[in-house]
Amino acid sequence: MARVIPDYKEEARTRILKAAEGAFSEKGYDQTTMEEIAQRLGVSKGTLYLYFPDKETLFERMLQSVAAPALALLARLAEQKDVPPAAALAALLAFFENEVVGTPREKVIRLIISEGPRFPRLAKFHYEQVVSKGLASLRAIAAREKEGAFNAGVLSRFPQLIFAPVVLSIVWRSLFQQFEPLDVSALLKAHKEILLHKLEEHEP
Amino acid sequence: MARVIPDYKEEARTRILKAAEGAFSEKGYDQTTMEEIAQRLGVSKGTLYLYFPDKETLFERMLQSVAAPALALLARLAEQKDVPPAAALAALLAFFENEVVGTPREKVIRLIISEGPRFPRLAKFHYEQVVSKGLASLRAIAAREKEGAFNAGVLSRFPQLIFAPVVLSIVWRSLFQQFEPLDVSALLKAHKEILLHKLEEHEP
Amino acid sequence: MARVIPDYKEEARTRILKAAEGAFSEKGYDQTTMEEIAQRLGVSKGTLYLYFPDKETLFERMLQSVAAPALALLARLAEQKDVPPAAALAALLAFFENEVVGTPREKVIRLIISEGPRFPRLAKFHYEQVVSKGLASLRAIAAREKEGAFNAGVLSRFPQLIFAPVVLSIVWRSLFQQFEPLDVSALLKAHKEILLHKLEEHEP
Amino acid sequence: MARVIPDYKEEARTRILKAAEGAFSEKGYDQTTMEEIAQRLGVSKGTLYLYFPDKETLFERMLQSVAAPALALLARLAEQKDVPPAAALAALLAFFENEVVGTPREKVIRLIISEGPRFPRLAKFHYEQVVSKGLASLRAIAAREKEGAFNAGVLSRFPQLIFAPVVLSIVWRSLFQQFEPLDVSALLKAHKEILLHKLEEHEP
DNA sequence: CATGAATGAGTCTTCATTCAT
DNA sequence: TATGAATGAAGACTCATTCAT
Repeated sequence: MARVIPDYKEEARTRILKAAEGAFSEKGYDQTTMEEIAQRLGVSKGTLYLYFPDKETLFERMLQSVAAPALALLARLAEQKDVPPAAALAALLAFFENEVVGTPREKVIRLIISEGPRFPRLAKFHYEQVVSKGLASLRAIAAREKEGAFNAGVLSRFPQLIFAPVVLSIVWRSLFQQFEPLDVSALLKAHKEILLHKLEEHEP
Repeated sequence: MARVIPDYKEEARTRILKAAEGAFSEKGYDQTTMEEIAQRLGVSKGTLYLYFPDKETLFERMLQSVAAPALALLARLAEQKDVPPAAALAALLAFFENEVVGTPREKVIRLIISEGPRFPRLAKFHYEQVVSKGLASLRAIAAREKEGAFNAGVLSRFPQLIFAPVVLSIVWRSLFQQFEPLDVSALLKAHKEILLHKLEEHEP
Repeated sequence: MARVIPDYKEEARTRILKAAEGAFSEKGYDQTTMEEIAQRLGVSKGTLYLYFPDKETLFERMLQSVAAPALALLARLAEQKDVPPAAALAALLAFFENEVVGTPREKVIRLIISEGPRFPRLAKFHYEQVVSKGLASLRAIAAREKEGAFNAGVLSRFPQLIFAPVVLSIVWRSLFQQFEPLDVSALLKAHKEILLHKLEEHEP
Repeated sequence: MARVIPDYKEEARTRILKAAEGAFSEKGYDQTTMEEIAQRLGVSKGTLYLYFPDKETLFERMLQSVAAPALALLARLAEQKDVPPAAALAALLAFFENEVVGTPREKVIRLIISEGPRFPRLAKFHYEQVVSKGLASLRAIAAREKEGAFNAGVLSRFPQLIFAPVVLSIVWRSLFQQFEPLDVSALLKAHKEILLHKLEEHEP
């Protein structure tokens, strides 16, 4: 209904963010030039400054824009109170496996890991908007576990242990994938087995 | 006996590597200037080029030099075939807790994680010299477990799961320590409990 | 009768010139952007180019437009042949004191002084249209003095000496007003006393 | 005796300041590029930054360096308490006529007049180091006049009136010299005559 | 061996100007 | 007539690297 025209500018912003995502993901913040981002779009450097005041802001806005979908997932996870914890856990890891590994999102998370320390606002934003909320969700899931099917007490104190293999996968793939490919799917399955005490039941 | 004089040069190289470690650890590769490294040593920029052909090489050599002690540890771990797996695991994590967290080593590992993808030789070196050997050691430890005290099968296929929380700790601390401090010691204790099936036995 | 429609355009031109005057006066030629002038008017940059071919022309036209009132004054001065020279002198300096100091006109004159050398056409225009006419008027005034009430011979050769304190006041105020305010009124009174040989008669 | 070596760097600084003086004098601050200054010296742009942190600092340092000789003159003037006021006045104007008009110094003073308002530190420096001291000297000179040979009371209150024609000369020459050359020497002579009440005694 | 002065390619950023709508 | 998105040339500044001393 409202604001039919603004979509135009908004679309341009989005295209720039997309191009920036590609460029920054491939080369990191310092090695990416505004020139390169502009070239990917077929526009001039000056155009970028029509939409973002400087390189740093473009970088941060891009990372924030990519985080939005993750926030949505976390919100959904937190709401579904009826889902059994083991299933919630499986859903979370499945999301990572299917929607992150091997997709642009993986590189963006890498980027946050790599450049975060140099961009305080960036780390703060992702802590507040993504990580702390995710942690809360995981704690809620762990706390719902009553049957001892897994280590509820330990995990609700350290929900980080649930996604530690996720972080490891991203780091591993970015560094060593070419030397020793990591079967993330199998790794996460093994991780679940450990968390759920399913001992020694491997695939054939 | 041989090469008595070169020790002099070697000492200078070592001092440069130390200064480089400090500088790169604090600011990352791009944000560190040769000037800063030289200043830390009280020498001129030109001097650095007497010992290393360029910035990139200095960076890689520095990271390799720091890896040496880790290699020694891994070698020792691999040799002590009589140590019970659980104890070996404990020793490994204790080493990380005491000798890495909060020390310069932690920053260096961060550096490898951050800059690795941009320096193929660097990632290759660390994979071949450190990671693959470490993995082999972990596999050996896991394989020695016969009593089912922990998930030997799973862990010997994915020894990465053993140090996933280690990687997570480093990444967490570099990004979110100021927002939510991580008690690495407790985290690793919890991790061990899960790996060893010690259910629900927390400290008071 | 003729050109009824163009008045519309003319009005727009005038508004642009006014905005340009404000902007250029505050920041000087180089530091003023077309964007700023447009913003003061609430129009787009492009609109400015509908009325003036480029920044330089806009600048010169603005300064010429501001000179018009001064021309009128000079014309009046030259005409009033019956006014005693001392009174004409007083009128001139009073005009400066009341209509220039502390008004936008002061800044415009500053602007001509500052930027003149870089805009040959500008200096030429003001010399021909304002300065040379003013000089002629002053010469005429000085020449009318027969009674030796002041230095007619000297001043008709160098009428510049009459307004030298005026120039000084403008320059002083633009540079040093904040460090040592200049009482322009008293300064000009002193100037007149010297020109008129009124020795040592100060205000109480 | 001391510091034989530092002269080298100091000389380089001085050469840069000289080149900067030439460039800035000709084109003003904004229109002068670091590239141009470097080219005048036959060095690269980077070299300039070895000696001055940025363009603005180079500009201000240059203007301060040029002001030094003026300071020396003012100091001398202030000391010579035995010189008759009229002679001191003559000396001052002669200095301006011979050492400023038609020399690079004239352009530098122009520069201060033009760019001063945009460089607060600059105006402050010249007020404190040059203008206020000059004013004090002029006041002292005027105050010494006991014989009424000139308007001591008026001039000690407004010593600015003494050098108003000096300022006018600089401004005039920079703007209108090509249209109507100003005979500064004669102008200043006329100025002295007015100040000294020497009526109607022109050169033959 | 060591210095440090010099370089110049590279990067971000600005802004007058154009032009399709 | 007016817009405002887009341009691209230009400029300040940085820094890895070189080399004469």
